[in-house]
Order: sequence, then C-alpha cells, then structure tokens
Amino acid sequence: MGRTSDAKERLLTAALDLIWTSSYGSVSVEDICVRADVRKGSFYYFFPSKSALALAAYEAKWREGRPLFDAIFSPQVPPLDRIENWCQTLYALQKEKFEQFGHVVGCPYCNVGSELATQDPKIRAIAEEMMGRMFRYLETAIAEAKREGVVSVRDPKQAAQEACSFVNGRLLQAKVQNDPELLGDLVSPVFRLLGAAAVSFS
Amino acid sequence: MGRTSDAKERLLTAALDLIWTSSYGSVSVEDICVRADVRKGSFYYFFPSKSALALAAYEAKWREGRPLFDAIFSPQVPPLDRIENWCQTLYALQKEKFEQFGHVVGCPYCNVGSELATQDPKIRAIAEEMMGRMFRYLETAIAEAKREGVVSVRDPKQAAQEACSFVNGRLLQAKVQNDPELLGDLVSPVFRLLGAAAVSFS
DNA sequence: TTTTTTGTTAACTGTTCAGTCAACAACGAT
DNA sequence: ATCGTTGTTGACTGAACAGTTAACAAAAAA
Repeated sequence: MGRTSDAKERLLTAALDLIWTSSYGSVSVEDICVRADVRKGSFYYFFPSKSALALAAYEAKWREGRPLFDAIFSPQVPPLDRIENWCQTLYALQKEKFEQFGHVVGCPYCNVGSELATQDPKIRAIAEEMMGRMFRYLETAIAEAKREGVVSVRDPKQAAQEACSFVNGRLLQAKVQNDPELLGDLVSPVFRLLGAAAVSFS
Repeated sequence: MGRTSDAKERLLTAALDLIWTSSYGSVSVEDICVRADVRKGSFYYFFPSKSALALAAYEAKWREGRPLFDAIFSPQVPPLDRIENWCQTLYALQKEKFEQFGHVVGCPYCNVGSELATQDPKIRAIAEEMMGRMFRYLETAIAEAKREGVVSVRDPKQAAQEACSFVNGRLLQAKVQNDPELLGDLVSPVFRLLGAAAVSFS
C-alpha cells in the first residue's frame, strides 16, 4: 500500500551517528537531513520533532545492539566470564570508534543523558531506561556469581549499579582525555569492586 | 583608571550557573546576558565568544572552589578521612543543588567535558585539566594512605583514576536517574576499590 | 578641568534554525 | 486505469542566533 522508502531508517542512523560523535545540541535537523540525504519536508513527515527522532533513534540503536549483549550475557557462559567479556567488548567498540573518528565517543546513552537530563524529561527517561537495561544484565550475572560463591557482594543489585557507575565513569574519563587505552583494563577494578578473585588467565 | 564594573564577574557566574543546570549547547549568549543583566555589546567587550566565556567561567569556578578542596585534602587530616570527607561533601553539594533546582546537576566539568570533548578541543582540554586537578588531590591522599599501610593498592596514580572514574560515573548515574540519594554512600565502594578497611565510625 | 581609559548601550547585520505547506510522484489495491 | 495511500520536494515563514558598531557615559589621571 503506497510508496515505500527507507528514509526513516536513514534518518534514524544519521541522527544517532551525528549525535553520538558530537552532541545533541550541536546537531541540527538540517545536519541530520543532509547526512541521511532526505529533504526537510520528509523529516517532518516521519517525525514531529528532533527530540522525537532522537528517542526513536536510541530505541533503534538498542534493538540493533541487543543481540550482541544477549550473547555476551548468555546464561551458557560462566557469570564472571560474561562480565570480563563485556568489559573487553566495550573496549573493542570504543577503540573501533576512536580509529574511525579520531575521538573516544563514549556511551551514547550516557552522553545524551548527561547533556539533557535536566532539560528534556523524555530523553532523561530513555537514558535511564537504557542504562537500566545494561545494568540488569550485570545484576543477573552478579547474582549468579554470588550463588556460585565466586563473588563477595551483599546486594547484587547494588553491586551491579556500582560496576555500571565505574564503567560509565571510565568511559567518560576516556572521552575527556580522548584516550581509549584507559578502557584497556576495565575488568580488574570491576572485579575488585565485586570482591571477585583475580581475572582468569584464559 | 577608567570606569569600573562587576559585569564581567556577573557574566562568569551567570554562564556557569546556566550551563551547569542545563547544558552548554542549550544556553545562548542572550540567555547569559539576561541572567547577568548585561547588554550584548558589553558581553563582547569582555569576551570574544561564548566558548571563551565558558573557559573563563570554569577557571573562575575552580578558583572559587579550591579553598574548600584544599581544606578537605589538607595534609593535617588522615588520608582516608580526606577521601571520606570528599565523598560526603560531594553528596552535600549535589543535594543542595537538587533542592535548589529540582535536578541532580552533576559535576560541571564532567558535564561540559562529556558534551563537548569531541567538538571543542579547548573545552575538552580544560575539562581534562579540571578532572586532573581533583584527581591529584586523591592521588596524594592515596599515596599517603599506602605509606601508612591502610590501603592495598599498587599504583596510587591508577587507584586515584579508578576512584575518580567511579565517583564521576556515580554522579552521572545520579543525574540521569535524578536521584541524589545514589550519592549517599560513595565512600564504601571507593574504599573497596582501594582495598581499604571499612569506613571508620567517627 | 580636560583628557584618557574603561565600560555601556541600542540598533543593526546576516545567518541558521525549526517547523509548515501545497503540489507532486510512486506504488498497491480494486 | 484509476484511486487511495504513502512518501517527496522546494519554497516559504518567523524566530533565534552570534557577533558588530558607533555613539555615549562614567570615572580616574593629568
């Protein structure tokens, strides 16, 4: 029924790329349209505003990235290995972006959360939601590690929050110092936070 | 010599307040002028651009806040007490801002660093500088704690970075969740990172 | 007192911005 | 084939934006 198009998808990925590598406030609707090769009228045919597009773009990014995280945090994998793997994956992803853009770009959800938490309630809420999702992966892994006795935490939920805080803080530091190598060993401080034994030498 | 004025100072504090509680990108030169009750011509009499004002505002903020941090990290105080005190002070400051604005505002340097690190090299550099300053306070305290044997870290520098990463990550999380109570117990995870004994019950 | 320096102001320029709209184009369904 | 639906376009509006300027005002130094 009717004409077909992938302009909406192009807008979503263009918006995410531009906002991720610069910032929400510095990217205009026109910038997004140019990158997506879409005229402004079409933009407003698909989205009522820049902020609505951003929300949709973050949801789309999550849908795209979810299989990877599902794999990393698969119950098939021993819980501490999941966490180690997660840390290494974050390092690899940031390094890739660094080589691509010359900048450490950080976590897309944290970036936009940090920028807009006090200004746009919907974007604050979606950033919170995204961070909560990551953090539930960790909580599950930590709870299981606790059951296995390989970790000495009281409350897995709190421990997951602590680990996420550390990792997000490190991502931020790496972005500000523009040095991806700061992410090279996330796992040992994280394990220290969790009271886990030293990293396995696999 | 010539006319006197505190317009420059008014512009500096107005800029810092506005940018801190919203974001760099969402604050216009006009906004700053209105808040400072200064006309735009005067703005450009004192500063060549918004970005130059921001740099000056962060330096001024540091000068203003420095005595407090010098006191907290005074060599008179036992090193772990400095760190505990620092954590509690951050909590108190954020809670104050929260009650004032209804939002957790986070760290002004981290905020602007996160927003502009990939875009404005000068602002990235000043954010790095500011974070480096905080972090040197910590490094000194940790090195001393290590000498006293109350902490089990290898490299005080690395440990200071880790503690800062954690605290900054927590500040970010508190901002995104808009919940200052997440900052209520920074010290125990920080001590865990440092391999320090449990918090003193003073 | 007058001259120099320092600061103030309103009015202005040109640009960029978000958002609108009416006309048009492709496609599927009937 | 034609009609409803879905998507596209360029030209438009009005506001907000950063930055400029020339004329003016206050204070301090001479």
